[in-house]
Amino acid sequence: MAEADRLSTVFAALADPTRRAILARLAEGEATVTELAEPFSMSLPAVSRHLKVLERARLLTRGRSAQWRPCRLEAAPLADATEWLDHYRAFWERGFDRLGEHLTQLQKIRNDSGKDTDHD
Amino acid sequence: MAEADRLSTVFAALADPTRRAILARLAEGEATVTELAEPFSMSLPAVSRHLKVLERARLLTRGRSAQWRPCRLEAAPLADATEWLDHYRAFWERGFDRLGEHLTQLQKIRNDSGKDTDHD
DNA sequence: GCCATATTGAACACATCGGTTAATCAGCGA
DNA sequence: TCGCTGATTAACCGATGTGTTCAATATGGC
Repeated sequence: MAEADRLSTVFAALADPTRRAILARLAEGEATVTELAEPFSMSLPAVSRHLKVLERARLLTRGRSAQWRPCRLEAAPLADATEWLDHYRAFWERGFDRLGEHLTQLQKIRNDSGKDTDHD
Repeated sequence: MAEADRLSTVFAALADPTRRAILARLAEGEATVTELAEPFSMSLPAVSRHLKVLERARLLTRGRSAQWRPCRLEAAPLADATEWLDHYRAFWERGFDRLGEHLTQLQKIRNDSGKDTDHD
């Protein structure tokens, strides 16, 4: 994906526990690459790549301070992800989550007989 | 990743426009595989595999009705994703560069998400 | 200029992803 | 039973992801 759509890039960036942990750490404040790498048992280049993934997803910006490259969380793209997810909030808020409703198997959810569901 | 953590699986499943489109279609009601495949210019097996990815992420359940396998959106895992993202909402809502007073509130993120974020 | 530290790049290995086509399984109906 | 339709599996391919190690680059201090 040379330059796939932003949402896919953001979701893909979040689909890794190491990167999510990095974001969590970054939520506490700026950090350098070595600081971010410390909790993990992987090489520095590996962390550097994770940071690049986050950077490409616009979840991270970096400065330059001497030979350090302080990383900072840029949470704006997460809003896009949340926005997409919010579109489906109605599903789990209204209890369509298969919590013991095996009975209505042939019942079409969308069969709006009297509920008028389309107004989101 | 034979059975990686759920959040990663969910985010990875969402990191594909085809799969997101499938979920969007499914939000309108149950659909069979061929119905889901129709809007896309790809083979049926390809769609079948996308469905399997969604199924493994618990975003989809399937029934059996004659030779059809009706697919149904299972939105509960999306709530987990939203929950994770919500921890960072303060960042994009306030748009601050440095952080100070929010740290105490964000501190609990580590406690809550420690079960799925960093390991290995 | 030279060295130390921080970070990145290059080359490599290996697994997974996302697509294809062809073959196969599963259920319905004559 | 046979044949049709819906859907999955198998085998294969190229591209990408994630890790490694070793080398290169960038910056500051001597």
